[in-house]
Amino acid sequence: MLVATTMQDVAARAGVSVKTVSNVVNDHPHVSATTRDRVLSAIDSLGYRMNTSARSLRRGRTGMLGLALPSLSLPYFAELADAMIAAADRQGQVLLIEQTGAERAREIDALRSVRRSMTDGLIFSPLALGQQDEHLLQPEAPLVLLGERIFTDRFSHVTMRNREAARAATSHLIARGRRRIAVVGVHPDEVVGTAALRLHGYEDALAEAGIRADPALYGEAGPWYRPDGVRAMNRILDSGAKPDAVFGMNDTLAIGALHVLQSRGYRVPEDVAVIGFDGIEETQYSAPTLSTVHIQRDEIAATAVQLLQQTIADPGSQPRLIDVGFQIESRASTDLPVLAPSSAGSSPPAEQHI
Amino acid sequence: MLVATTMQDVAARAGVSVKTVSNVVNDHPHVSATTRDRVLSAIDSLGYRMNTSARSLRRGRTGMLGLALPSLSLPYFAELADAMIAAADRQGQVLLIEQTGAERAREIDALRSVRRSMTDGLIFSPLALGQQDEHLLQPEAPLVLLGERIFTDRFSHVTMRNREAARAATSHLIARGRRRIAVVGVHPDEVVGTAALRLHGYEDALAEAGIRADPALYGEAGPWYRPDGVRAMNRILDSGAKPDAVFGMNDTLAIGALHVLQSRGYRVPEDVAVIGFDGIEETQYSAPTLSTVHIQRDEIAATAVQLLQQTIADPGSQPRLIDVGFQIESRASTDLPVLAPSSAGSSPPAEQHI
DNA sequence: TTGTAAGCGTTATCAA
DNA sequence: TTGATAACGCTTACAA
Repeated sequence: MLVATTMQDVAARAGVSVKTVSNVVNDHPHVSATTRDRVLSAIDSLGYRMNTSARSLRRGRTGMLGLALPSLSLPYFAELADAMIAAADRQGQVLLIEQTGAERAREIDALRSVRRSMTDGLIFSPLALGQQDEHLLQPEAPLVLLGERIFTDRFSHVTMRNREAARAATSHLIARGRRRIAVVGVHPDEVVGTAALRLHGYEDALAEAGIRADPALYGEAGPWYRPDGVRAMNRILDSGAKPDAVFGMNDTLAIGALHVLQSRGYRVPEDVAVIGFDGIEETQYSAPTLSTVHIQRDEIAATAVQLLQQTIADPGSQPRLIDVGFQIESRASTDLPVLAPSSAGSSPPAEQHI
Repeated sequence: MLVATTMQDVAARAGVSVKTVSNVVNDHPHVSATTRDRVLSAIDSLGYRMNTSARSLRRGRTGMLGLALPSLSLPYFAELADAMIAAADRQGQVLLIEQTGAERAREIDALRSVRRSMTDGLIFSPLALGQQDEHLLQPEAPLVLLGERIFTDRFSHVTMRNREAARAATSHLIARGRRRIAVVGVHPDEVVGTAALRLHGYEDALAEAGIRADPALYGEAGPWYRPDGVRAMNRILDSGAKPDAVFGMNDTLAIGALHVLQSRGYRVPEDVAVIGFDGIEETQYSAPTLSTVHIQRDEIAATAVQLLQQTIADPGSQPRLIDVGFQIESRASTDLPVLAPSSAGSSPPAEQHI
């Protein structure tokens, strides 16, 4: 078949007009059963397939949603992308993934990339952009942000209670007798981002337990890949600090820290307990298995897709801020006797209007 | 900006025709510097953005390539997708990812999904389709297959020497004194797929060393996720077999097996050595770190994109079969004294014409 | 070197 | 309930 068959061909074959074919294909009402059958069998026998470029041009919609994330090589984002593709699919939408490498320039590019004209809207997970970049957020298409409301009230956000969750994770360690808790993934200059919030949650838990925060236990890490966890943990240990626990701001950092601890002869959890954040699958298979704060990725995905579709349908609608729930998964890396009952645990989903 | 600005608007602003604007936008030759500048500044001041639907409709090309893979939750495919997006990007193409779940029905769907009419061609990694499905492979668009040439000579393939690589991995264990080597990920009824080839390679190595294959050491696993490795390893151990090594047909299976072995009190590598296949990042951070057969994902990605673009440009061109190289990464999970020098190691890329 | 105009395949407006 | 026809925004012969 050298040249594609068009609605014209189908219409000719079925003895109807193109409009009727269009009506059938789009499930419009007011099509008699007989003509529908005739059209459908014509479509079948000709092997007709809709030309989506023509449809998109005419409709002014592509039927595609963009997802801009740091990298699919980060397990959390790979698993999130999986859920996001599925969620979009359930809504009859196609998801187009774009990687930013968590680099500021590429995150800015994502807002104006060629993919924007291929998609009806964007779900954006910025990591490098900060408060000072607010003015750059002038998307050409509807936008939903993933992660903290660090920029603006102008767009809908899907996020979680990072501060509470980090506090719960840290309390989980404190309840098991740990006092010298290192934290890995700190962004020193950040004020309102995910790293800052999780650090605040960590500090909340320490304060609540009357533990003084120790700067020697703060492990900085710009990106949050495994090697960054390795470097940060090594720096902490090299400085002579003697942590009895580690809170990784995400699971890959925690995996990196775990790797370093074991390489240097520490037993986990006996000498040093470790907890991560995100709940990627890898945490169920590491040795020891890794305790973590599990985030509902499916819920994030479904919510983000739904919010974006609302924004596309009604660009003037009120931006919304939706929190998804979390849950502490206690595994072998923190399997220690609990000294006192801990209240912190999980939270249900919640919405608050901006 | 309620209504999008078009080339018409730009042309009017610059005082030229749409053809000239088009010439500038598409970097056509024969455009004077002055008009180019006028057009560019008009584009700038109007904030003009190309309408890709209109371009695609007119050109008959979307500029998008499809990638159908089992799931982004499988680390190997997530890392491959990362490389593939980057490779397509370098060619000025946009990559559209589609998940099949490695289910036969969805793999068949992928060939005719709505995404096919959004893309100029498809890079397809089938896992569930077998020889008997050859006749279903009648794509509507150019196609490049990833993995073994299990179906047909009609399409270009990018693959690796699975049999040789599996033989090398198994020999790696044998060279370290292991004789009772379990293999995890077997597909019993498969004849020509990846699982069959890797099993053949395993058996080649055993035969070469004069070791008799033992069915009790064959661990079946349909999909190749971590839990499948857990189940297969448990079955082998429950049956009373006493392996002294495990060859995982991919890294996630090996991670699952490793997890079971450690949970059941085996020391790795002292009691049981483990080697995987793929070279995902996780293998560098597991405890112990996992030996594996590293596949050059970047090379697969670049090659597949290039082959697909050739096929799109010239649909009548000769299908090609390209092997990418592999390398045994020896890590802690097989860190044992080597009894005799082993020849098997790595292989350079190679091409053979079909 | 630049302009004119036709047409890509679909949907939408109106009329029949 | 169906049909004719005009867009949608771009590229590309062909003309100038």
